[in-house]
Amino acid sequence: MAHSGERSWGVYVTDVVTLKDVAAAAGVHVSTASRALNPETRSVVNVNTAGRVLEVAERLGYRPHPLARGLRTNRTLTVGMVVPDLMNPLFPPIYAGADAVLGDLGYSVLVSSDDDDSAKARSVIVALLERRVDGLILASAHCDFVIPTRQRKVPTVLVNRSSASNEFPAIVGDDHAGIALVVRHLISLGHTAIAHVAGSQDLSTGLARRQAFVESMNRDGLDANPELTVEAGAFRTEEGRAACDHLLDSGEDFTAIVAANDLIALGCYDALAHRGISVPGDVSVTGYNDMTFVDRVAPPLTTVAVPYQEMGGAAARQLLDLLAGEVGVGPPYPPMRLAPELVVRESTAPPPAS
Amino acid sequence: MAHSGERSWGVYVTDVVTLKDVAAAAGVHVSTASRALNPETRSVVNVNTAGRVLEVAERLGYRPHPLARGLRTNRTLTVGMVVPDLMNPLFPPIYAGADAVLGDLGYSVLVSSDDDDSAKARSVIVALLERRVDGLILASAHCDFVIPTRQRKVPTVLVNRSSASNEFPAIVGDDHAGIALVVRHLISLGHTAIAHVAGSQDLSTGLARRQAFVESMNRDGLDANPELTVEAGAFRTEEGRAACDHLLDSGEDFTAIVAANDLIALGCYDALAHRGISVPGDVSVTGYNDMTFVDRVAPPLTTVAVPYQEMGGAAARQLLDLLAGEVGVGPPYPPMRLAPELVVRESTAPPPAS
DNA sequence: CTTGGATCTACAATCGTTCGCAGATTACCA
DNA sequence: TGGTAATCTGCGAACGATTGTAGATCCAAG
Repeated sequence: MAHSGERSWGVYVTDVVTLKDVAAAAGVHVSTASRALNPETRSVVNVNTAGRVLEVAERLGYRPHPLARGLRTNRTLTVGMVVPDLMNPLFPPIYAGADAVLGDLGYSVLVSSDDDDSAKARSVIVALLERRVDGLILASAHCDFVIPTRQRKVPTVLVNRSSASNEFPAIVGDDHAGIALVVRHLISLGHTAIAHVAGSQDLSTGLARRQAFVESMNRDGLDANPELTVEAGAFRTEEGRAACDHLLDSGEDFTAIVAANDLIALGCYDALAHRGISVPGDVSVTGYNDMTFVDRVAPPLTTVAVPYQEMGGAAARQLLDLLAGEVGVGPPYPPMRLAPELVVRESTAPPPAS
Repeated sequence: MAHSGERSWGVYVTDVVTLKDVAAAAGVHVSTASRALNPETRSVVNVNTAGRVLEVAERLGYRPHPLARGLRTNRTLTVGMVVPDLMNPLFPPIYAGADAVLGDLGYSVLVSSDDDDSAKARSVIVALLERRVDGLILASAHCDFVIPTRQRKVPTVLVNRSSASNEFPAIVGDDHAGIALVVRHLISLGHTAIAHVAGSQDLSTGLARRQAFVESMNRDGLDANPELTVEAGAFRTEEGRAACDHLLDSGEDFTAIVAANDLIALGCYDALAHRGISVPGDVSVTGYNDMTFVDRVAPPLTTVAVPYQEMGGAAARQLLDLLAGEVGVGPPYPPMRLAPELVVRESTAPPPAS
């Protein structure tokens, strides 16, 4: 059934070449062909026959049927990835990083967005599990409730977030280090009254960055005035603007704002501009993430670049370890923190002389 | 093997519930259970037994094994999607649009980037085909050579690009309409000397927008001066800047630039700013695509919003038609063009009085 | 010449479905 | 009551691979 193929790409590409065809063409039983093709078991078959099978398989352009193989071995060579929203420019790099390292080993990555909705998170995870993914990479915040239940034996790693219990390996950006970078940068410019517009405290990053902020301030001898920290409901521009408005309404004095991410920083831009306060003339503003184009807003934003692609790659490697059955270490897994980088642009300057 | 499961999520989730388990619990043969579960064949089984099987399946939390099913039916409920670069903010919306409509029908979408490299394009397509995807959605330009060869019977649709031969259904933005919108906008502002910084002419969008530009100019009674059209090597900021420099060096007079996309427009910003030419005071600039944040650059960019998400959705629906075996129409397929929208911001203004 | 152990290969079961076919049951009508 | 059609269900063979086990072959030693 699988001969007389069209000649293309330098090999005989036929309709569908099955193992049976290879075995027949090589004059051996299909089980022998199977063993010859599998590097693990190749040693058990005569070196000549193995060579013959290999050569025939190559010539016929044999490719194992992933479904048949998976059905038997109970592995799909597929991993699932859940992100809050693929349209958020944060996540494509994470995906790309993971896909690069997994793709090399023959794995495919199935991405799903949960739209920041835990019901949807539940359903996409279930869908992935039903597809029998070999592992899971979760970049979404809304997986806490859903994981422990169905999560029996499917290797899972977290990326860009961690779980309180350290139940799963997690790859995160080092928010402490990143916030410390901007705080120190501002201090070195001469700022002392520094405000923080925090992100949602329900998210591990929002929480971590806030803690990092007060610790950095304290460590450097400046008391973090609690009045100077406000919380934006979400990591978005509008919420950042609202929070910054709150801050301004409070009447507290400050000369710099550390925003929990770039979008919130842009929201601060809006709030400040609306009151005629100049950036960085009157107050300096910093962001976090170094999103695309924040180098082109007015003024270009001083921010912290996070190695998202590397994070994705590291998460993938971590998952591969789990898949390989590296039972060496079990939970708890201390999160792996990747170092961010300060990117100084024009939204920060020395405080006004006053 | 599949009883005594942990109670969770309101149903008995057991290790793995197989059809055999359901059949046994319902007291019928597995083939009967299969037929009862399949809406297509349900009519052939007694309504009582069918109900019983359904109920038992629900109670046990039975989910068909996709690999087993696929092996038998030769369908994976998976479609492959190839994009040039997922990190380009253009493509996530396309993916999201497609995933939304395909996901509802139980399909999963496997994305791959080809990094604008046709060798890589070839390999990712082969990889997808080896995974036995049921269909292909190609948003990448580098698939022309590779498609006809291996492309035997796998339904394929193009999105955001078309092929000269119209061999495949294609969903594209209506570049003619979009360019006409900006040209007309500029003309209505009083511009007559309008330049075009085209994108790569190897890409269908680059070509189409250039043609659209000259046609729009002609239609509106302005001759498109060939000297006022330059080509950027790629759809990127640096190339846009270089091309704009060329234009400025040529000594030709113009008061407005229609850029082939937003990145090229930003490159024009750079080139103009470097020579002290103000936007929009001296020359107006328009982009294309309405990428994230171009509303926040200085000055906010007048551009054309393309409904990428809808394009992804339309491509998916088109693919579903193909999969359903709608043999009604064969090739050639005239491309389906989705209407874009003009977004007027602050990079366009009447020409200087001079 | 027999026996024991290597070394290699073939047989067949299995993974969880789907589906053609045949057999069983019931119903209906002459 | 017997025959035929209609309706339902069970049997078993696929789909394409992996893998435990048994048998074949060969060589060397007793």
